[in-house]
Amino acid sequence: MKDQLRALVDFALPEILGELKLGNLDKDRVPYDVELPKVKAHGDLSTNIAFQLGRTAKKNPYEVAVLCQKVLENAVRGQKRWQGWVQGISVEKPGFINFRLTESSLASKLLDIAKQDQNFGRSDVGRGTKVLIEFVSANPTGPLTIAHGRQAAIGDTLARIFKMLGHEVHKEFYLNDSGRQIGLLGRSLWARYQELFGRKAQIPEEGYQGTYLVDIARELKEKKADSLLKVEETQAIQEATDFAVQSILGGIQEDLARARVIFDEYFSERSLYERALIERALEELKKKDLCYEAEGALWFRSTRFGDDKDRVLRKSTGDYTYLAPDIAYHQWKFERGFKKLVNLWGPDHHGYAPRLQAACEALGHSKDQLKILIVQLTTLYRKGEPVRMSTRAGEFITLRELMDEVGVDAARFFFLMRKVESHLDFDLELAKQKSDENPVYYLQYAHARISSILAYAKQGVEREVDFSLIREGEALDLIKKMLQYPDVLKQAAEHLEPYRVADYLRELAVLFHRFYTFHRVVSDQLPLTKARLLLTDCVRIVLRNGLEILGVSAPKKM
RNA sequence: GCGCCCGUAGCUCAGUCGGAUAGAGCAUCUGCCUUCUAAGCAGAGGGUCGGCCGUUCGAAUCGGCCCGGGCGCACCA
Repeated sequence: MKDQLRALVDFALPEILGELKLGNLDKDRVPYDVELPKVKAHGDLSTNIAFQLGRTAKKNPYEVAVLCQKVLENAVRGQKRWQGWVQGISVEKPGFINFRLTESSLASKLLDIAKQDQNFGRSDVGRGTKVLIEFVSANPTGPLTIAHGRQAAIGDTLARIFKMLGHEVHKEFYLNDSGRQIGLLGRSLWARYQELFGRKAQIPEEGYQGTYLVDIARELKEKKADSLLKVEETQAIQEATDFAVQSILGGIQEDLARARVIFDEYFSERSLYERALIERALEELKKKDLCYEAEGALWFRSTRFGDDKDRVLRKSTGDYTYLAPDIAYHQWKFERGFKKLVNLWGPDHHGYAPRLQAACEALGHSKDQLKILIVQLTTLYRKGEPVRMSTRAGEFITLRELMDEVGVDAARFFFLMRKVESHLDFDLELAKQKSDENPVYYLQYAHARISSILAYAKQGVEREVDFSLIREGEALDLIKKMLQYPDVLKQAAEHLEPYRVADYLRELAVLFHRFYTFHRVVSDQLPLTKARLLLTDCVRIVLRNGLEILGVSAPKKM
């Protein structure tokens, strides 16, 4: 719709510039917007071009608008392709030019939606761009929390959006399978394991107290009996560590699968060491003279790229900091051909972003090739009271428990319905409620209602219908809304904001419910029934496609 | 102290690169089921867009200063 108007304005632009005596102005460089008026009375489409031209021509925007109106009207009259499309052009107060489209041209757009079906919304704006989305990346030291759950829902939905726009998308989970935390995990499990044999064992200071390790210890005992007690302790700890990681990762993958999140790759941190990628990355930095030794440590000159202070890469103990493998990892991402990297992180890492971005720049990539999205935390509420949680004491509600309680659909939808960087209040009672207060059910109900109508009609949906029978305001509003769907996906991708899709679907559902209460779809007037069935089916298509993007089911019955 | 985010209706939040009368949902109140799902619809009330100054045809949006809230400032991960 917008593109069509843009074409019309561009067509008329040379003449308008001539009239304004701006003929020397490059017509491709006039900045103007085409938008949908907020107030319905202002028509179907609108442009602000008169303001832009008024500024350069030093003329009153209203006068410019009137002039544009005349030229545009002539263009519409004289050109066949516009005649059936534009019904009228008007000018409003400060200088807006508004367009009203013909009903039949709107209604006939239903054909496009019906034909494209599950491809409606698809485009190729991202063709040829490889995108890597890294998210969740939880340490395999415990079950996934609701914070991970939100990241999972957001990252996965972003991936689905990018795919619809033609990007080649890779979903990756960075697996921290080496380092201090993993060591602590192994020793904690070792302690739990020994307890099962009546030995007195101490969970290390800062170790993992959570009772889930008791369960894993039981599994370990079942598999290995008492064999770990008979070997050297270092070997026993190594075995316990591997077992713990494998077991916990298995649980993580199960939870993610249930949340409908399937990763393309679990990228092992250990493999960075095995492939000597860290040394290579550091060599490259050294070659560019971006490293120096001081106080026994190796430093990265991140301040050259806008960071507050230089950062240590290798400690005086000889161990790498977390930054070194991370730099190697991101370099490796680029080397695999990805042009666009998106990372989802928790708010506790937000201070870490500048130094990683500095590193990417240092390695010759542009700063905006790496987008770091900080996913804000979620607070659970039960009966208006926040649910207290403490990770350290091992008391938290896991993603699994959340899904058990409210279901996957509600969990995903709630995680997605706010802006990524906004704190999320998650009301457990509301998410469980099967009522009008629950936004998930509202959407799903619209889909179920449509399915029910289509079943009741006992006749297939035909595409050859009399479009002139679709003329009610409620129907035309619905069509206009549906036609926005491809744009919504593009904007959600551009701004990395999946909530826009959720919001849009709610608006679409509102319009459908309204149409439904005012107009019968199935009646004894056959041509009208056919036209409305097509309309209804198109709403079903858009709702289903949108819910698919969110990873929420589209039930036929409720 | 420095840096980042936030402040919009009673509550939770939208508000597209600066646009027209600032919008939803929940909550409150009033109506609507003999016909395709009332898990629905229609309507009402509710606002100093934290404050002040500036930029311009036009500011919730951009800039500056202040007030209030959150977070980050490791040879931790």
